[in-house]
Amino acid sequence: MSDSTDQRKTLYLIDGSAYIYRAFFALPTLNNSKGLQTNAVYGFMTTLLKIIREHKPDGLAVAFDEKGPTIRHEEFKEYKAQRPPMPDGMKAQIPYIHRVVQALNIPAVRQAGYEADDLIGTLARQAEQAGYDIVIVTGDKDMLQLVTPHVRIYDPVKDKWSGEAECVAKFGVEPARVIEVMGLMGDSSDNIPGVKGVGEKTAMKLITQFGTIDELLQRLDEVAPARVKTLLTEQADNARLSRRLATIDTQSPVQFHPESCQLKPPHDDQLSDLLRELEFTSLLKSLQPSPKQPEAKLQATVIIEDETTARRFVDGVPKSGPLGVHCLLTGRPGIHADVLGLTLSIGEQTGFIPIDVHTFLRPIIPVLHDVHRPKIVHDLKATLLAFHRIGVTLAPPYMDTMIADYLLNPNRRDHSLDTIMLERLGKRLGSEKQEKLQPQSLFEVGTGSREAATEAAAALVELEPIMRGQLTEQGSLKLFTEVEMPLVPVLVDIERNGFLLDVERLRELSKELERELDRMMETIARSAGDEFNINSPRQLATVLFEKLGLKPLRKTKTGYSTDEDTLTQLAAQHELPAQILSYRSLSKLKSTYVDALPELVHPETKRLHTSLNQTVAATGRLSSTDPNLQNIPVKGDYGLRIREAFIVPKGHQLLCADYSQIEPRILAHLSQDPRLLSVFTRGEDIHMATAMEIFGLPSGQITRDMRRAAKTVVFGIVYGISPFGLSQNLGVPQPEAKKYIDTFFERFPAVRALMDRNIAEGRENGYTTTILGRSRPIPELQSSDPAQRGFGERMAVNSPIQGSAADLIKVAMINVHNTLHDELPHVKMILQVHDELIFEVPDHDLEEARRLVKQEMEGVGKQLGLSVPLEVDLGCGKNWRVAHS
DNA sequence: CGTGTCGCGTAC
DNA sequence: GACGTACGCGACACGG
Repeated sequence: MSDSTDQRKTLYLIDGSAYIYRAFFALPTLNNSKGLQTNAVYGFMTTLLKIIREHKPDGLAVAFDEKGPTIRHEEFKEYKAQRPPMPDGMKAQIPYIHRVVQALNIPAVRQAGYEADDLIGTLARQAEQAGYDIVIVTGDKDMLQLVTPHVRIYDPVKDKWSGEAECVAKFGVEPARVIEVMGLMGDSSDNIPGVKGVGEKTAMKLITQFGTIDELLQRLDEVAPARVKTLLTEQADNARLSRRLATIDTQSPVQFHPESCQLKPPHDDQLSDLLRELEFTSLLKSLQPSPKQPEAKLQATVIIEDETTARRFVDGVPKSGPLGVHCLLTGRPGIHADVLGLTLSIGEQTGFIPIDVHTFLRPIIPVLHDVHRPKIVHDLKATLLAFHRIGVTLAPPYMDTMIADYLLNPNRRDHSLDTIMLERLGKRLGSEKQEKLQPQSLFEVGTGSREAATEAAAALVELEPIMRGQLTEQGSLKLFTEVEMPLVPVLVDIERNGFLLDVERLRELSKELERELDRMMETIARSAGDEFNINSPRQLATVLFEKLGLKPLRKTKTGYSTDEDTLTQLAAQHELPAQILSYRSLSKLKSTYVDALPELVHPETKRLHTSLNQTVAATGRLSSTDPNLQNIPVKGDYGLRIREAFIVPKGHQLLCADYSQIEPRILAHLSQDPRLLSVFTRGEDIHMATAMEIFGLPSGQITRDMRRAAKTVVFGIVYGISPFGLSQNLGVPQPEAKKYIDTFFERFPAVRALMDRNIAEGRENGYTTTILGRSRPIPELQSSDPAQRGFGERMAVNSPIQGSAADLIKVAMINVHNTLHDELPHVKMILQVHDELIFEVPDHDLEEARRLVKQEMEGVGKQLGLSVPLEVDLGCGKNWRVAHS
């Protein structure tokens, strides 16, 4: 990046008025002993000081709104008319704010008839001309219109940096066109009308297509939806006016003077007087010069900034021992993250490699490739993904402290390094430094991040023996080193491979659903006698139970339930519930899948790159996010059509391999129930067999419904069943459901024994375990609350089964991955969905891939000593609908 | 105006 | 209250 290396000075322009408001409303009331409210002054001042302290700008100016009407009020008397007048408590603080700025020796800019935005815009343009990089400090998204390669936006409250990319993310267009989008969509906070009926989405679409409002208004004939066209015709003037109102004036009468903006020391006397008057004692203290506190760790840090320092670092590295590797990444997830810096720690030594990692890395590579040296990393998958982007590989063996902590505490959601350090080392990174570990962009990498990354890498080396010991004690070290760690590179490959999506197909489907939903909305309005928001359970409940007087069946925490089950039952009384049901299912599919998925297609690879999380599900399963590809619909006409959009490139086939009945098989193995074992050993149909046992009938007399009921019973067993739950699920009376369960346990007594054993062990040990020794604490079992205990018991039944299934498929993934790497390197694993693996296969590899995948997946049963064979069903085709077996 | 919670619904 | 594990949508309430 040329920007980071050239010598442009940095000017910070602060939207003062915005921070006065923000501080006033955000902070609790604060008064000095004279009764003066001081929270806005305090908040404003700490923000300002924080920016100076942490960003060390070369220049700084604060802009304020000046009271009185502006040019925008002349154009449009309603401008900002909805804003309540400034509260007295804030008004009184304004003079003090100005004194703060004065005492800090910072130029304040204000100009009658102009708003702070305009002054900032003008100064930014002038300073840019004068060769500065400008940072506009504001939380106001309108300011994105000022962004250029040398002007970016910083929001200190959210610690968020914005440039062109963020502008495009927010408005869908580059900065120069922000005003066009705003002109159409308006801005409620400033009371800019925009075009009523045109929202964010439509505005973006129109401007992307036409470029400007003027162009759009001239080519109205080309606007597709008639409704939008009418709105634009009727409100053309509004659009033009709103565009003018939204435009920040970069020609306002202020002048940028570099020397006056230069950061100068504060007027100490003025400042201390003011702070005493405001009674800001803590600030007063902190402004006193504090003694330097050298940190031992930092002195040992080598800053690696060229090949020589890199070589020197490597020469000092002991020949063996674990290597702590901590990567500074941008906050974006998965394959989108960028490497901003790298810290290596070994023995007593740490080395920090700043932004241009790859250029200084050459001498370090042998260390990273040393297969005898454990690499200690926090969030290995993210690190490997980021390394891939800069063409670096990190060789095993690995220890991922995040995953280690997950195995040790699977019920927790927080596996941050900070928490791990606090618990194991009794120290932490500190909140400020924690933020620094995930800078949003390379602009943020400064000394703070360097310190944080250094401490993190050093901590990793310290953590390694401790966590290894804890895993050993727990009995999960083998699971960790032989399953979870080798799985990481497999997940990396899956995420990098991605799933090809037929975006066009979904766009068409979206339009179709749109029309269908519109039609249904009308029907529903007729049935209900009024229009209402069908997506709102509350409004729906009002319509159903108050307006139409239907009898509510169940209550939720906040009102009457309108879930699928309820509506299905209500359907007997009125036509509306059934209409709602079909509306809901379509609306769900449209918003969650059809419209959302195309947005997540990677612009370069054109694929969906899900993130497969290894430290979320307490049972040991993986989870999938951004997008969640583990809950893509599989039922219904529209659901199947969504699956049709998951495709493969020309010359390829999608191969789906799923374990048949994996959970009942595990149930058989764990319980050693003779009947169950024999069903699977003989390769019989499990649901047919259980139906025969439950109903006491020969196979010829088992109806579809009986088989279905038996299937539900087996599912229920796996989940820790109750007669109530089963009766709900089957739609049979509770006594009937109880009979099924009782009979099942009579016929499969060892299953009952397994459940009892799981619960008893869970209670005595405090945790349950899986085939591979994955444990999960179930504290609910100790609860005095019977409901909580019941919940605990169901978890104690389910976790070993679900968790063992997770163990099996993880081993399968590793084995399949290895085999494919050796035998069929062109076959890509692209997804795991709990009991199935999905591959993208070149046509000519298909037969061999089918054979190897099946062999490897089924082989896991033998490998782990399962008492029943594993069976894998294969399916293939051009899309997920047909390939899904 | 953004954040967190709720109700709901999708998957296995 | 009531059957396990996830993720994510839209609506809504809340504290900015």
